[in-house]
Amino acid sequence: MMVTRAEQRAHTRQRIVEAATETFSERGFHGASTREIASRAGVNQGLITHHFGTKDALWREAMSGVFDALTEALDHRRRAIVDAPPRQQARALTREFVRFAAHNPTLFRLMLDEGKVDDERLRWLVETHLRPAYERFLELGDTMGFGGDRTMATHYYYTLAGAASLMFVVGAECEQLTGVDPQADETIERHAEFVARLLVP
Amino acid sequence: MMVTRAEQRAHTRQRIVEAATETFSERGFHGASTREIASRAGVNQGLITHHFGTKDALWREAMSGVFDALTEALDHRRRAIVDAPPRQQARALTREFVRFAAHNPTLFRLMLDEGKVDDERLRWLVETHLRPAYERFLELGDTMGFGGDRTMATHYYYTLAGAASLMFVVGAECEQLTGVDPQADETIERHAEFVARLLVP
DNA sequence: TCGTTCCTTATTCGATCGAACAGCGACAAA
DNA sequence: TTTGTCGCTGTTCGATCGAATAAGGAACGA
Repeated sequence: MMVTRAEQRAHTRQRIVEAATETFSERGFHGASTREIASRAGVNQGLITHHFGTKDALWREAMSGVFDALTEALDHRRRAIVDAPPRQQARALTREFVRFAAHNPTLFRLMLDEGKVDDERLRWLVETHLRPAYERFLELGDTMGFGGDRTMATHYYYTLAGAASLMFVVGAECEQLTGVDPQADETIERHAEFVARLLVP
Repeated sequence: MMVTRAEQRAHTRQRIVEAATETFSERGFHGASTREIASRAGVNQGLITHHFGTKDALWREAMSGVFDALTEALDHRRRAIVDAPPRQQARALTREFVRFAAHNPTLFRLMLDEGKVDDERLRWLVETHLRPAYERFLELGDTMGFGGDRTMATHYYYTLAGAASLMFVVGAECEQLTGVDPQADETIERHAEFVARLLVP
């Protein structure tokens, strides 16, 4: 099988970004080492410097990857239900958001790690990815039921995000504490239905 | 002012535990260094080894401190409303839980940092502090409205905890993204009312 | 008052961190 | 075929990590 240099380069970069996403989400930015990331990706540690320059730049690549996945998942669902009644749309989007949180807890873990302290990484994250996503959320105001009140939209937003994601973010704890496997399909669907009915009455 | 050795010792230990709680909650277990903890506490780094032995032991002291504060806050509120009707009790406890999350985001940050990976610290946390707290939560089943169904109680638990805490856990992000100050008294009360009405209909 | 206890400081250790750098070897342009 | 580009490896650097250790020095029991 023939592989061009450009293909090899892209493949290696992707492997590193995937390993970085996992590692950053598990250990946080400070706790993740470039050596562990390289080890998970099966490459030399020097490659990270070569491809991304700094640990910060690699982290930004990882964040962009998970946010692109979220945008794609929600847009896909939204196109599929564009003709449904508003409340049905709202519930379907909420369920899809819960499913995404279940299958991609990494995004929420990364957000939770960075949202605590006001530093350069948080500013980049807000301006580059979070604000566009939040503006799209605000556009759903009438559909979701919180209207044009930006203050109440804030409470609604963090309530929804927290309710949808926590169970999957602390998956290991959930399983050990309650015996419920948060990654089981029936658990995910049950939580999606629970949160959708709660937030879209 | 005269200070005995025992008082001095207790005071120093408390200062270190408080600094450790802050630092662990901001940077996670791996990201927090004993040197930064010592610096915030205004003491020498060697003192941490002397008083607590290892970084792990200091972390356990910090966790015990915040869990004791949570238990005390909820018990205090519960005693004050023991004669009220069930739904009113449920809402009052929910509001108190939101207020505690707002004033003690450290507990939730520490939980979020440790609940991701199944390791020795998580097992200690579940058996020592989390399971007793969860059992007390389950006893509220009839009052809160999820009855004796342990599976639905799980979904209810993580929905409540996530909804109540996220806004304050990522306080820096919330302020930068939405302009809402999550530490303002009116914000806290608004969120408490919002979550209480949502989860206790 | 004297010797002991023990809280605290200062120093040091091996390990590990992010990053830089020189060189290797395969591929592509000429 | 020659020459240069480029993905990649191996090694090394100074900084910082958690932890151990010896010594200082004030509060103690006698």
